[in-house]
Amino acid sequence: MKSLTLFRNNLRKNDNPALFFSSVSNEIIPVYIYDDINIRKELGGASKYWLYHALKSLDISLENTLHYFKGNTIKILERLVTENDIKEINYEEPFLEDDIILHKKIVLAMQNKGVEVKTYNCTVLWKPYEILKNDGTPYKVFSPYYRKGCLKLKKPNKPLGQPNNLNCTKIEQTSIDDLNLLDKTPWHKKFENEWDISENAALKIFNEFIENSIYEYKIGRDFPAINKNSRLSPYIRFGLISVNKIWYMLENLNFDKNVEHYKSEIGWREFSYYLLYHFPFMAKDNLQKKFDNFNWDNNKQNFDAWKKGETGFPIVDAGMKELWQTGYMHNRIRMVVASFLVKNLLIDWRLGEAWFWDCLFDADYASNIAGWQWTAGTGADAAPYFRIFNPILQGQKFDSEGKYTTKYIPELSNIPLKNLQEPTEFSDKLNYPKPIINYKLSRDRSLKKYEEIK
DNA sequence: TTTTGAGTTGTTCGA
DNA sequence: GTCGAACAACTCAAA
Repeated sequence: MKSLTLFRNNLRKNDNPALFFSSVSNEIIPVYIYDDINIRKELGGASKYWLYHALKSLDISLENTLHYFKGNTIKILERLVTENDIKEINYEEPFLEDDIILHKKIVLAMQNKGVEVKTYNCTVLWKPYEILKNDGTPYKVFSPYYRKGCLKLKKPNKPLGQPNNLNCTKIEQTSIDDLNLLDKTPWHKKFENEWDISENAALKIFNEFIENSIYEYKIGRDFPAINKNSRLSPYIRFGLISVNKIWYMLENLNFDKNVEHYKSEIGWREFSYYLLYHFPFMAKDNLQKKFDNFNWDNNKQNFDAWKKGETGFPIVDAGMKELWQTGYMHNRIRMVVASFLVKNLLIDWRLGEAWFWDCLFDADYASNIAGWQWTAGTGADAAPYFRIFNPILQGQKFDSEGKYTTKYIPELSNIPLKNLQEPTEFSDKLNYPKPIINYKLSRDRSLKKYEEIK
């Protein structure tokens, strides 16, 4: 029998339930469809670059049998199953709104063709609809969700390993270039030595993290100049490694607060998918409705300065330059730049979300939205409104030697350490912008505005 | 139904 | 320089 395995956000061979359980079929036709019709928003530029390389890598591990199509998933599947006598489609279970809507259309269309559609959870440790409070409603606070909801409910599925007797077939010639994932201007050249985009690389990075860094993770994760984070997020985003694989590799380690902390960060990703599943409107609107009346400033000049890393606040600018140069930003610094945009500049979290979406390799539909709403105080389990990061203090505290700051802003290399986070106070003849706002005034303005909403 | 305790990541001020 | 309190009340979760 012929079956079609549809790859979407889990671009791997190892521990891929959709592929694993397809492999009992005689013949598998592996397909990736870049659907630019059944989506709410297009992938960002960085994501497309990552996707391009992830697909190429997957194609190689499937012995060059992966098919690439661009367009409407329904139309493409209808043609493929008809022309090739395919009886079964296997793919990942959808948990995000757009994917669920598409899934329903696929099932309907395939029913009409007499094709069975089977889905498998490839994406999360706990399915969002399985975790509910005793009263049957979803959690809105992370800690009880994670501790009482997830951890107490059941163990996540064990990873499946490599599929057996994989018999993939090429039925037509297609080219990845037809997906138009790479821009013509070679702006992405700068990433080529920065990231090794493959399933093997993901596993290697995670192994090295376990070997070298995990027992210093809980504290070390806050310091951008030292390499104590796993930097696995873009691999997880595109499913080059499964969260189940990660989870069970960690389970094999001795119980340790650092290991538990890393697991809880996986838990935060789960929580983001959970929130978007139960409250899909939060993709566009504030989870807390009272913020719908919030009057954002949205000053274009300020927003542009933030994007370019020209705010005059070194730790913010270093972060924004890291993002632009590497397609990644350290977690601590993400909070600093996001707090700065939303609270000090009073710019709508949706604008920040959109910029991250475009620039981050790990731009994840759920995590990005949930994270920005958390920072803005509009989301679940929100930060208290008076929690405003002071970029000068944060820089001094978490980049006390200035290594991170000067890595991305070399113009500041000769500034004495104690002046590094306020360089224009030290000298006004620098090749570096003056602060676009007065920190203290912007803080007071923000507190006032948030007080009106509370 | 009512009550109780708790809630990712901070900053500032004044003693 | 260090330390604790204030910042704010509300919503959520569970007994």
